[in-house]
Amino acid sequence: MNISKKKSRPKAITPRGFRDNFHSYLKKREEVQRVVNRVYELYGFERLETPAVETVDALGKFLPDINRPNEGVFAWQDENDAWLALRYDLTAPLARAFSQHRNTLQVPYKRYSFGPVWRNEKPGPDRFKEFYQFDADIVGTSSFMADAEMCFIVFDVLKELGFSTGDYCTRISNRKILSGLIQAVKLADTTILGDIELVVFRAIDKLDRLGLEGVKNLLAKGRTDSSGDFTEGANLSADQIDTIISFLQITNDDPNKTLEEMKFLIGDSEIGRQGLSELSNITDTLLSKDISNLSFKIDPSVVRGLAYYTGTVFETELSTPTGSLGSISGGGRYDDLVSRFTGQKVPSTGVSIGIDRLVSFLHECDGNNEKGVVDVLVTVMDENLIHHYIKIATELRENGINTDLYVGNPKDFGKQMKYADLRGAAFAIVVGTNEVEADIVQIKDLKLGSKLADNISSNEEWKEQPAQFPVKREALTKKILELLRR
RNA sequence: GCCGAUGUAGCUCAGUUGGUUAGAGCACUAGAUUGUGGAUCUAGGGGUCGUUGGUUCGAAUCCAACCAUCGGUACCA
Repeated sequence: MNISKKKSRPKAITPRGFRDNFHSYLKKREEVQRVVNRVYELYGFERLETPAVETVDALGKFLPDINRPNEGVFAWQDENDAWLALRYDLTAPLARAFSQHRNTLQVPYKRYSFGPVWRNEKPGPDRFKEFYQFDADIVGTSSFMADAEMCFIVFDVLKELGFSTGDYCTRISNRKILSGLIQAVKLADTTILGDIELVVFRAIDKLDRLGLEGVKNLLAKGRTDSSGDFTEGANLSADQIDTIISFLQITNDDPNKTLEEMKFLIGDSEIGRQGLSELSNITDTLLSKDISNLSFKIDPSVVRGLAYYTGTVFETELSTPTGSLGSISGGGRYDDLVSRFTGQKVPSTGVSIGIDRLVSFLHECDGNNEKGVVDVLVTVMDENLIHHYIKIATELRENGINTDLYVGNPKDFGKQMKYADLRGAAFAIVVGTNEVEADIVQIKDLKLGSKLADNISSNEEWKEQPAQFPVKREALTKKILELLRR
């Protein structure tokens, strides 16, 4: 008989790739959300909310196989064995919702969405399995003005969040130009993505991380990384590699010069020329609008979602004095996504802002002067006076003052002060029998007291309580409101 | 998936060449100082020493496998 056998306790940990977010972070996120909402609505976008769950079919994933049921997504079968999954972005649900409700929606349909998305992938230092996206899309127009609007939106959002043009830059390109390049080096005649093109595009996409040498290796035989792992390359010829590499090196602050140089390398590829003219239109539009927060350049190394984008692609990077935050936003034109459902071409374009990094950064920035939720702590001096305390707390709350009534063990009064301090309360209310008899309450200014404490050395000075003063009981609320307004 | 590093209390870590009942600080709970700000004192809770197997009279310690975490890399709508 061994009753005291140890029970195993559950481990208190967040699952890998997930996070707990606390008060001040969430407040900051709400703030950012308000700003982005406002900008989207200024541009005439309306909100849409779709469920977290979609059918796997709608998301455009192949059925998970038995060995790897959740490749990339979180998927499961419902009671009828149909596959469902958590959404992995906000665009696929938009395509589905638009197709489903298209007879009641105005085209072009401008909508924005905010919410968490989930990806069942290995998390990294700044990558998680659950993160928030903030998307704006225009469904049903092929106008380059729609693409340009996406760029303007990002500029405006960043401006409203307090960043300046030196902090960010949007890199713009066009997928048709890449297709033209593929034709120019005679890799393929089709515009349909084959295996080699995919390898080439992936290699180009890694330019910023691996540098020209790394990309060159990936275009040739392959590349061995620092851990000794080998990645198979595209096995292109030296001529082909040279052309692609010189294409990638086209970087000019003058967008029109960049376009000139691209034109030269693309040659007479039909699709490439088309891409160039689209890119040129967007550039003209961006430059024509005389705005102060414009910061972009044409960059041939922008690739993004491989099976997704069909034309314009762009990506915005944010760098701050403390270092680069990386890409915080991206998007582009996807003309084929809706036609999966409707069978008709519905050209669309959109932008997605990943706000987690933005929020983390902004949260760290003002991490030092955080304000707690609690304005006032009502302390418990004497447990027999609890009805007094409740009355005070209720009165303060009715007047919109965030009030915490101490509900811990009240025996150690010093501990209540410590608690008030740690919660960030601005004031403590102290009422004992003396105060009740005199019909007063003591208000203690915790912020002032904390400041004074630096210059206090003796215990006697403490006892004088310079940061504390009495007011008449009925004047309490008015006084607190006045003090909080300072 | 591949490569590498690391696993002892909620957190940060000690733990000797293998040797009693595995420790400290912080945090937490209670008590004391009987009405005031990160204080002091006392007591307490909290550990399958990542897991399993092996060597041994004896394993947190030595060996093996596995698992997990972290980092890099691949994939990425």
